Amino acid sequence: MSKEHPTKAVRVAIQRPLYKLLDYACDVDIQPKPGCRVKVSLGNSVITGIIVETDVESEFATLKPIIELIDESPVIDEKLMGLLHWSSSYYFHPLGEVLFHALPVDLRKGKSVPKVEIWNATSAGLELPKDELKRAPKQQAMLDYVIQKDGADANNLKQLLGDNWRNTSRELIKKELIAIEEIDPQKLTAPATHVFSVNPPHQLTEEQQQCLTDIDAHFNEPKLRPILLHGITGSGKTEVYLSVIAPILKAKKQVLVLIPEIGLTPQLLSRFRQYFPDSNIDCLHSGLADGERTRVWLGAKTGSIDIVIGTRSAVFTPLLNPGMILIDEEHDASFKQQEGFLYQGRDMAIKRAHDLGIPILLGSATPSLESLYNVEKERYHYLRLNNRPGASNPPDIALQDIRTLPLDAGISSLMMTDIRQHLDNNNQVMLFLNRRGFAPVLMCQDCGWHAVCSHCDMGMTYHASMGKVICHHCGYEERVKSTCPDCNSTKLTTQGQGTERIEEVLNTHFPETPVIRIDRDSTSRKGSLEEKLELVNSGEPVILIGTQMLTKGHDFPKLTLVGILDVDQALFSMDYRAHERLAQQVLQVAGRAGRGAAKGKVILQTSQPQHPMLLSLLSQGYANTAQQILNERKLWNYPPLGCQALVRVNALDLQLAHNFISTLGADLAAINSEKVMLLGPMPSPLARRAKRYRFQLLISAEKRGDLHGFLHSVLSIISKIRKTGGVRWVIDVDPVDFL
DNA sequence: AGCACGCCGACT
DNA sequence: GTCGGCGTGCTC
Repeated sequence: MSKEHPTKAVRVAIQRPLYKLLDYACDVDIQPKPGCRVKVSLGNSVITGIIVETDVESEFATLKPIIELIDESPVIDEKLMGLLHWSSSYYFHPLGEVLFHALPVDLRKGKSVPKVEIWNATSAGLELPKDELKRAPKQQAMLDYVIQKDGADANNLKQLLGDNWRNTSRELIKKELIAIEEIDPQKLTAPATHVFSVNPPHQLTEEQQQCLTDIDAHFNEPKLRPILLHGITGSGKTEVYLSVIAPILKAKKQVLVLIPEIGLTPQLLSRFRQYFPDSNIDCLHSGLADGERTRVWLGAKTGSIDIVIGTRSAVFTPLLNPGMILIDEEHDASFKQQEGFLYQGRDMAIKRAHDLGIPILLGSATPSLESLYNVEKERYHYLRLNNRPGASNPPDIALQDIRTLPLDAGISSLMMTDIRQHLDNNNQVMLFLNRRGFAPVLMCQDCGWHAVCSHCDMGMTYHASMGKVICHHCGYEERVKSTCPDCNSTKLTTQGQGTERIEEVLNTHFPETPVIRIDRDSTSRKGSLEEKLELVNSGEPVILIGTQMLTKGHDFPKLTLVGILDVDQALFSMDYRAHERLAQQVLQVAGRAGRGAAKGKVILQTSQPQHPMLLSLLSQGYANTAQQILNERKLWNYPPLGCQALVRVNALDLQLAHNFISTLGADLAAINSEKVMLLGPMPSPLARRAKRYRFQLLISAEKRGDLHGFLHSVLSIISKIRKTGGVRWVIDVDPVDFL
C-alpha cells in the first residue's frame, strides 16, 4: 500500500496470538499514551487493546477509529513496557498476550481502574466522646487510626484489622463517624508518609551480620550485580532478608519479594508483618479473587503497598518507587511458567532489576546451576551462610542400602526402628516420598492387565481412599471395579507405593501416634494445610508424610528424623537436570530435620548406595556436587553453558502432528546452520497426553544470539506451514521440562 | 484466538 | 437446489 496519504495513527496490541500490532485512527481530541488501554473494533467484535506506540505513520490508507480510550494514564508504565517488549521477543511470544498477562484479570477485560478509597473521619467522628465505642474495640481502633493517619486506605485497614475489616468499616459508616472518599488514582499525591519501624525478633549472628555488611557494600557499588545468597537450610536467610529490606523501606521505597508456588506465602507474610509492623505488606498468589488482585496491583502502583510478596507472575507488578527485588528459593522450578506465555520469572526479575537500576538478591540453600554458573562468570556476587544459629547443627545424611533389608511398603525395618526411637524420645518424624496416591500401578495377577489412561497411554495411579485410578498427567479418573476388566479375575493387586499407602502402613505400625499426610490430595480443602501444620507445630510426637509440598521453608523444631524413601528412579533419569533436582530435593528435605535443640538425623533409603552423585552429595556437600554436575554439563554444552529451545507440536490426530513437525524439521535441517544443533523431530517423552499426540524438536546453540536468530527462522517457517486439524505448536525458550 | 469466506458432500 | 462440514487466511 502506498504512503501517499499518511494517517496519524496509534499502534495497538491485542490479546490474540498475533505476532503483529494493529493500527487505529485516533481522534484529535483524545490523548493516547503508550500503556493506556483502548476499546477497538476487530472484525465485528469490540475488544480491549493496549497502545504500544503513538504518532505512527500507518501503511494502511484507511484505519478503523479507536472507539474509546479507557485509561487517562498508562496501566503499564514505560519501564515495565520495555521489560514486556523484551520478554516478548526473548520468549517469542506475541506482545499482546505478554502485555495482557502483566495485568490483573479485571483490567484485561477492560474494566476501568478502580478508584482509590480513602477512609476519613467525619466531624462527628472527630468529636466523638472518649468512651462512646467502649464496647466496640475494633471500631475504636479503626477510628483512632483513621484520625491519627488523617485518611487511611484499604491496605492500611486490612493490615490493622485483618480480613474482616470491611465489617468494622461498615458499622462506623452506618454511625456516620467515618466516610469513604473516592479518589482517582491518577490524581493521588505521593503516598501518605508513614511511620516506619522494625521489630527485631533477635540479634543477627556474627555470620549473618557479616553477610549483611557484604550485601550493603555490594548494593552501593556503582555497577550493581545480582547477589546470590547461598545459605544452608536453617542458616537464617529470612533474618538476613529482613535486615536487608529495612533500609530500603526506611528510604520509602518498595520491595518486591518473589517466592515459589508452595503455599508458603502465609508464613512469610506473617514473618514480614511481625518484623515491619508499620509497613503495608500484601501478597499476590493464585488463590486470590480478581478484585483482591486488582486492589494489590493498584496499591503497589500507587505506592501505598511497601512490600509485595508474590509468586512468579508478581514479577510484573507495577511499582511506584521500586527499591529492590528479592527472590527466595531461587532454584525452584515453579518460577518457570509452564503454559501459555512460557517465561522464567527469576530471569525476568533479574532483567527488571537491571533495567530499574535497583539491587536484586537471590537466596537458596541449593542454588540453581544457572546461578552458580553466573557466579563463576562473575556476573553475580556470591555470599554464603554456612552455619545454623545457636547450638543446632545441620543433620548428617546416612545412606541406607535397602537391597539387603526387609521392606514394608518400601519402608525398611531399620527405618521403622529409628522412627520408633525418635517418637519414644518425644520427637517428630517426617517421611518424604514424591508420589501421591496409594500405588503407581494397579494390575491383574492373572492376565497382567494394568490400569492405563485412555487419554495418555500412561499408567494410572491407584487412590485407595477415593476408590479410583487417576492419571497424574491429565487428571482423567475411573472408578476401580473389584474384577479385572480384561479377564474378570478378582486377583487385582498393586505395585509400588505412594503417600497414601505409607500413611496406612504407619497407622498400623504406630496406632498411638497421629500420622499426618501432606500432599495435593490431602490439602485440597481450603484451610486443611493450615490445620495440619498447626498439629505439627503443637510439638506433639507425630509422623509426617509428604511430597515436595513439605520440602521447603517449613520450620518444625521438634522434627528430628527425616526419612527419604525413593530416590532411585531419579538417579537413572534420561533428563540431564535430574541430578541437579535430586540433589536440591534431598538437601531441602534433609534441612527440615534438627532445627530445634536436638540434633537431626536423615536417612536416605536407596538400592544404589555406591552412586557417585549420592556419595558426592553426602561427603562433599551441595556446592561441590553442583560444581561436578556443572562440569558434566560443560562437556556436553548443556545449559547453563549452551542454550536451548524446544518446539513442541501436538494434535488429536497422530498423522497431522507428525506431518507438521516433519515438514518443520526438514525445512530447518535444510538451513544447515553450523551454529545450531537440531535434535529430532521425535515423539515427546510423554507421547500422548490428554488425547493429543505430541512431538518435539530440540534446538541447541552455544551462543544465545545464534539460537535467537534461528528461532526467527522457525517462526517464519511455521507461519508458512498450513495448520490443518487443529495442530497446536509452542516455542519453549530455556525449557526446563522435557515431558 | 475468533471469525468469515469458500469449496465440496448429502439431505428435505 | 441448500445446509453444514472444515480448510484457509485475515484481523488495522
